[in-house]
Amino acid sequence: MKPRVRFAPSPTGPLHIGGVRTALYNYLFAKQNGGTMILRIEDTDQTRFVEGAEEYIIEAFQWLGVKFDEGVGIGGNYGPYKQSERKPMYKQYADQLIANGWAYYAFDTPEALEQKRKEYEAEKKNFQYDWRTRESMTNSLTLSAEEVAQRLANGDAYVIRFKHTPDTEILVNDIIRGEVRINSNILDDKVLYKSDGMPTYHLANIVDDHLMEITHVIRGEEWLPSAPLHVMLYKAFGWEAPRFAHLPLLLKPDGNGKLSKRDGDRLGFPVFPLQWKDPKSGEISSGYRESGYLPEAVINMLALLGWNPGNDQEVMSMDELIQLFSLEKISKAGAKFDLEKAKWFNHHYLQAYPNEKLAESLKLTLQGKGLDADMDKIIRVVALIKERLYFINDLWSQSYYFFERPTEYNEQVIKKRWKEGTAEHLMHIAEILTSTVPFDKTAAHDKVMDYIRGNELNMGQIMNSFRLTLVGDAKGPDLFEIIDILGVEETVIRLKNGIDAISKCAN
RNA sequence: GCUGCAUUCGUCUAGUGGUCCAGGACAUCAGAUUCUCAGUCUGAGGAUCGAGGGUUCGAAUCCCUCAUGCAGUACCA
Repeated sequence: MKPRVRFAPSPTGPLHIGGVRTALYNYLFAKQNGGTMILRIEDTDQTRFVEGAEEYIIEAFQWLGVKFDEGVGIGGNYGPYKQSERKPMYKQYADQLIANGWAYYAFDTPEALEQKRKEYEAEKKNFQYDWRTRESMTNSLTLSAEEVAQRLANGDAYVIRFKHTPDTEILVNDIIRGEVRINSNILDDKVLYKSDGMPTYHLANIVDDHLMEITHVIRGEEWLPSAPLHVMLYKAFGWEAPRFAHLPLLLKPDGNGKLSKRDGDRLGFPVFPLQWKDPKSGEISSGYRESGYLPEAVINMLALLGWNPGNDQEVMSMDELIQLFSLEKISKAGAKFDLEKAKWFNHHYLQAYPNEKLAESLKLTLQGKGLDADMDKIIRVVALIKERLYFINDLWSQSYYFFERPTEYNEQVIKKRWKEGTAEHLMHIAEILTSTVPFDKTAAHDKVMDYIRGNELNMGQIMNSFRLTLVGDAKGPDLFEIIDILGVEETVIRLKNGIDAISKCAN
């Protein structure tokens, strides 16, 4: 049987990178087995709806190259794929559970529950709506049938709760963790159906997974504690449960604990695939895309955070990941996010990225700064500095000196490299280069080397200061490559400008 | 508190009773590439496998106890 898996986010904001990984694992598993990947939006909590979140999710996966076969924005034979649009279908399932004794009406108001909790807290106890306490609450187990009917007829607010059977051992068979056993006595009677007429996650999740014929539920470890409830729900409905796989958490790089939005801000890396602007507060959270990451790198890095192919291979394309992936090889413990490795992956993938594309990106940056250059030159520049890139956004910081003259010169470099006589030597070199016809990098190289040798100088004495006048700093690729792109005229102008400016401030 | 899950180099991890006094990658350090920086290449250091007990001829690998961490404990997902 071909697997059917789903990624089911709730549209409460941008998609957390942990969620991205969950989706990725679902996708890899589905594709490997020729199965179906479904996007379902779990928006049963209407109070937490955030404008734009759904669109964000879809766009993020498009960027990452995780493709859904079915679901919101795509369609399919199991729709609708948004739970709010499925609202009318849940009630009958809740009713079914009441009818067969697996659930009951509860009329306790939120205030009454809050009160109860306070009472318990005063005695340092924890209130839980369960088999011990439900007898003392206001529900269809304690009220007479007439009164329940009366309240229902009156339109009194109620919820429907699951009724756990005490003293039962519930077995959750998890692909990653093996058999997890839980005694039903510690479980609470979770609300399945809310007073606003919407199901809770627990009910909607089971009903939808069943109706959509989901075969494997691959989700975050934070769901493990409610897995027994879900197993019981399948049992109560008389449905076959899907297989479960609970993924380890993504942890913050320093210390312990779940990776959160704040950690990203604090440590300087994105926690979201795309940039997100909160529609209410206007607050902006950075995204991998906007930070100059390549989707291939994000995917590769994320895939390895909690999984590996069992050998030493670490660089893998999406296709390779699909081939090699296996749920059994997912690790059990949480993984700390490693920024350095993420950077390395991005650098690695950037090297295989087409120069033309990088050039287009750089061109945009140039235009934004009011600079212009023809595409041929930009491509040449890109080819020269590519190996120094860690992010697409490094393009400018690694190449600006090809497009604008230095306006300042690194003082430490001046101190170290600008000696007596430097200015004179560079003046001579400027003259020599001007009279070099035809001019190209080989000719330039030969002339400069002749000068150095002819004056019994060593390379460093000339080249470093020369570089300083062209770049403004002690960095960059081979100097003659730079000169070649700049051209004689520009080179000579920069030489003279540099000599003037530096001589002035040196004195 | 209760319940559950987890625990191998700084980090991600390999490892499923002997070939492991533990392998790889990122990071770190050193050397090379001598105009600089970056990159690249080569090499090095780095884990008494959370602790303590067992089982076994033999344990990172199996069992038990403890410790620590994390997650969950809502009419949120």
